[in-house]
Amino acid sequence: MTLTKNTFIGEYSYSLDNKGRINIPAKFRQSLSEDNNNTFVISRGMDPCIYVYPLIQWKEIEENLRRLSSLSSVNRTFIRNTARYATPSTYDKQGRIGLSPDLIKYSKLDKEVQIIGMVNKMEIWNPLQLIKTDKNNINIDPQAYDDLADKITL
Amino acid sequence: MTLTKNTFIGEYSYSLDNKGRINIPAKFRQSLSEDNNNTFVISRGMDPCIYVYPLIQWKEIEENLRRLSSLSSVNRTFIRNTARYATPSTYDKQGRIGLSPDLIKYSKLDKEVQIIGMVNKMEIWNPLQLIKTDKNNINIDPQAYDDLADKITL
DNA sequence: TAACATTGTGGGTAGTTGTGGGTAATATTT
DNA sequence: AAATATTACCCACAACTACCCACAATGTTA
Repeated sequence: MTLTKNTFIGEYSYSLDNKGRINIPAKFRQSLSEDNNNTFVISRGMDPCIYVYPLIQWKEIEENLRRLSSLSSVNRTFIRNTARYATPSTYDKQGRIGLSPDLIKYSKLDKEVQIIGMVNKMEIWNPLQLIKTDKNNINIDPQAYDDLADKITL
Repeated sequence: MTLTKNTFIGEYSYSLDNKGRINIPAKFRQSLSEDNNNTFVISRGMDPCIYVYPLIQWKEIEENLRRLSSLSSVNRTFIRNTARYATPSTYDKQGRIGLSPDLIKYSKLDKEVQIIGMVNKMEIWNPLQLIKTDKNNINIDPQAYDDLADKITL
């Protein structure tokens, strides 16, 4: 059963091969709408992980960046930091995408890899980094969490 | 896979040869639409780097400059500084463009060179200058940066 | 339960890409 | 006009990447 298009939930374990390739879960591939041309845009995450956007999702981000005037130095910095680590990547006939050495280094990926559905995108993690990040987040500000609870119904 | 035409993202390392030539990333060349005639307009950046616009994109900038009244001295200065350093440059069969000694000096380029996709244009940097600029930008107004981040969902 | 399809993983091969340098055409200076 | 510098065009090659085939494990269907 396919849910809403271009939407990803769930967690999967895969392995990074020695050519730097990683499989995209079949369910996630099936969720992609046709106009994505089997293509994702991969980039550095805010956490030590890799973000994987469906192409059309990324295009929206791009449109917003395009509207920012380069006369402002804040804008230039924002565009640079957002665009510079992003690369389009089409998956091969086996359903894999290639990760650049830079991204692998940034997210400290080893052979074992975890892919997490994040609704509008997915995240690729080294499981050990994920545990570490989870631990840090236990000490999150409870007030901030409550504020969120007001905005969303679970 | 080709993304939106005349759009550039990602970061690449290249080397400036002793003839002052530099390679344009293959992905960026493929992104160029036909009506650009394999031509870019290169100019001084706002930061200590070189801007490289697709010809089509530059023509839009020219149109905008044309609309600015020369009655205002701010406008005159802006138009002068934008126009005076710009040169069209077609890439050769190997995909390289030549940089003028003036531009190389302005951006303090050495052999090692970094090219960054900035959505509607690209930037050519000396990696050391880029690091320096990044460091300065840490002191950027965080409020302004957050305001931006609010407008764009990453 | 047997036949078949799908999925995740490994690896070989051919074409592409980045880089260096030679040679000819053009421009600039003397 | 000759000498020199500058630019454009071409060839060569190593490194890398995209594409293809293979296969084992798992899931699905008859």
